[in-house]
Amino acid sequence: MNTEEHIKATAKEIFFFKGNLHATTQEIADAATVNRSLINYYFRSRDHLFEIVYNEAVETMRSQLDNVIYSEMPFMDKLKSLIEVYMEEILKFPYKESFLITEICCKNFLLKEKKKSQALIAFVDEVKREMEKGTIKKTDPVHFIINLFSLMAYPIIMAPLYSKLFDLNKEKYKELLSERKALIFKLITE
Amino acid sequence: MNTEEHIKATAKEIFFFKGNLHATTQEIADAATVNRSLINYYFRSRDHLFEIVYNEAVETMRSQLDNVIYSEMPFMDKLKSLIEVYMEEILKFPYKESFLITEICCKNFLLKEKKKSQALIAFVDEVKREMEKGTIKKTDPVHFIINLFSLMAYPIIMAPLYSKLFDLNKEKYKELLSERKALIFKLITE
Amino acid sequence: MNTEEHIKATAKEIFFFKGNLHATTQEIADAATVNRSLINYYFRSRDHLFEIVYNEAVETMRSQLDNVIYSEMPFMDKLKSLIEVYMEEILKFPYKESFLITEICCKNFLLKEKKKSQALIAFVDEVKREMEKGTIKKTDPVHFIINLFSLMAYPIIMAPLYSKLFDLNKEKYKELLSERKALIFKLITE
Amino acid sequence: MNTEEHIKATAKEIFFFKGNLHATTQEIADAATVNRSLINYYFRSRDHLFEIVYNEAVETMRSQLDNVIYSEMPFMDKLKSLIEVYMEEILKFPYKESFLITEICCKNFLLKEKKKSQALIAFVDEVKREMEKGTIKKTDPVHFIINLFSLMAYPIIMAPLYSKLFDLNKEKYKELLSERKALIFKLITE
DNA sequence: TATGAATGAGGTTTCATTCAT
DNA sequence: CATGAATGAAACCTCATTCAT
Repeated sequence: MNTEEHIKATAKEIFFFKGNLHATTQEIADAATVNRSLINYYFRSRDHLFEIVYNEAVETMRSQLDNVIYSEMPFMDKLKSLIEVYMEEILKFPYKESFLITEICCKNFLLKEKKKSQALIAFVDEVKREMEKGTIKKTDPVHFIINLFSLMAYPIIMAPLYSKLFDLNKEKYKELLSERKALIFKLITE
Repeated sequence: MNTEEHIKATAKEIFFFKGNLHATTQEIADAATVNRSLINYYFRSRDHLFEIVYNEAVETMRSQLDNVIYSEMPFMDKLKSLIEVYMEEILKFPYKESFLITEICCKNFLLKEKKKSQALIAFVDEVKREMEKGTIKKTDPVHFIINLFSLMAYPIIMAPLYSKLFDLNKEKYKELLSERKALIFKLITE
Repeated sequence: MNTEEHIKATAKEIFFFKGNLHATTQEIADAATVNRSLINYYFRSRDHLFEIVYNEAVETMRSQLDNVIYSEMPFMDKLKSLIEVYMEEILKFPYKESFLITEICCKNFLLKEKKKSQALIAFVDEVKREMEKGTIKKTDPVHFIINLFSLMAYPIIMAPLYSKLFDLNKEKYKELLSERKALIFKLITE
Repeated sequence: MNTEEHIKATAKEIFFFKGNLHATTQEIADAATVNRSLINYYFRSRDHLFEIVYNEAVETMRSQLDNVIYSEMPFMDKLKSLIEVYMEEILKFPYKESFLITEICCKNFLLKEKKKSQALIAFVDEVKREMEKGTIKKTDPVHFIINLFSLMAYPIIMAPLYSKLFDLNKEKYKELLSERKALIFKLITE
């Protein structure tokens, strides 16, 4: 891989998988085994690198979800796919979204462009229609979606804490997380 | 209020409500309108201040939850109380627990003492018993509890993002959150 | 003892016996088990305290040496007395004189008043006369005196290092130092 | 000269020649006319810089003395060489050894490794043999060596004080010090 | 006389960034 | 492309000192 891509991959890993959002350029350079100045050479500034890798990571997620949402599957299958895709993606970079909120609020950079997503609007509508059709129980579609994402994301975010609290080692906790796919589907649709 | 307590309160606000986990001593001092050195005078170091306010905040939450868990209410009431108490508390300091995970992993300080909580064990048992009694549907008690906390915490953590995505202003989103208390109870018990 | 004197005694101990010339007011206060502010109360500033205890310590030494120099003893006895008095005094506060030189040079405070001492002039003269009389070998009186003080002071200053280098424990080294009184007298007079 | 070496040389000068053991990084940077941060860039911390230059200075002295001690000269020549070498070296960094004792004792860092020197043991033995041979007067070899070093080092350490006390300007005092080489040899061997 | 609270000056260190090669 | 050298802007911490009681 070329050096630029290699640095980006390393940065993503550190920022969004390891969760070290405040990694210094030195730490990133060390992890990528390149000279620190090279980061400035390619990305001008630490913040710029952050922005780039963040946007890339968001975009990857977004396009995957869009694919599911805009696909022609029956709703129940679409739901299953969505759970599958989202949980796999969030496992890759668990710290990407939620932990960025901190930065987003304080430094109010990024998130500016975070507006109503077309796909989300479409999905809300679809949920509403399915509720009317009776495929799923009739409630508020917004709550339905929030529930869905909460049930998927939170246990992944809290993995380090929950695995201790419930006295489960990494393996067991991973197993528990994979059980959740079916479990969430069931809970949300019944 | 005396100055020491005032600084602690301000720090809690900044760290755990505003979510600025990386606030500088200067920022804290400014917010508390005290001289920056006073923070060192009272707390020796920024890290020490952080530790103190974190522990206090955790302890407050813990004791509130313990009160509910160890109370003699019928299970369904206990569940309602728990939702009420936990959601109110997490609204006070939404960034306290989840966003600390970042720090916890990278710097692996704190969380050491985070071991199996007695109250949690008791609660898992109680859930199991109630499942056997048939009060609630029979599933894995651990998943039951994880579901419960996910449904409560995540929408609060993600407030800044979700209010934008769903195009709700602060007021509306707050309303939505308060609706969730009943909603979560219903979802979890049916 | 009253508090003021107690602080001074403690300070002397720390500065000139323990050799911690850079002891903080807090360290002095702790050692004297008084509140730190009290040092400022009595002595206005750390530097002022230092000056006072330094001057007192110097004055004690000076008056003792003057007593010997201006006494009416025969020269050889005077020399013995001088060795006795000086070595005992320097053992009390080994760091007083020599280690102050550092501060004296850099910060050029103190030492201003350090001018030709009347007693020293008198002693140089006496040495010269005795050399002419033939009591001691004829050399340069200044070198004679410098030799004398070097032989007394340096082994005391270097105690921590020399006791290690020569593999002698504290007791043994103290013994060695006491042997030196006679030894120096002999070396210097023969 | 390269910058790193230049900073070290400047630091040695300030610490061990000027005697300003407590020079700030700013003072060192100013004296070397470099940016203060550069000191951290090269040496990580002030303490680390100190350690490095101290060790270098000690090592220079040690190797010079070893050369003399392990050389094949006749004893009297060796003694002359040793006086020559040691006095010249100590004139370069008069504050190196003795004034460090303060720091060494209080902060008990360094000096740990200061153990019996092989060369010193060899020299003590040689002195003992020469005493038995009758080359020099029979006394305690340890005292002999302590006397030797005291006579050399102390007048250099006390230069600022003694030049005032004996009313000698810098030039005159330097002259006096150079006279001492022969004088010490004579005093010690007769 | 004594003390706890508060302040400000000054030091060290860390870090992102720029420069020159 | 890549790097070592150099810089400057923060940040933190320590300390002597002052203030108010």
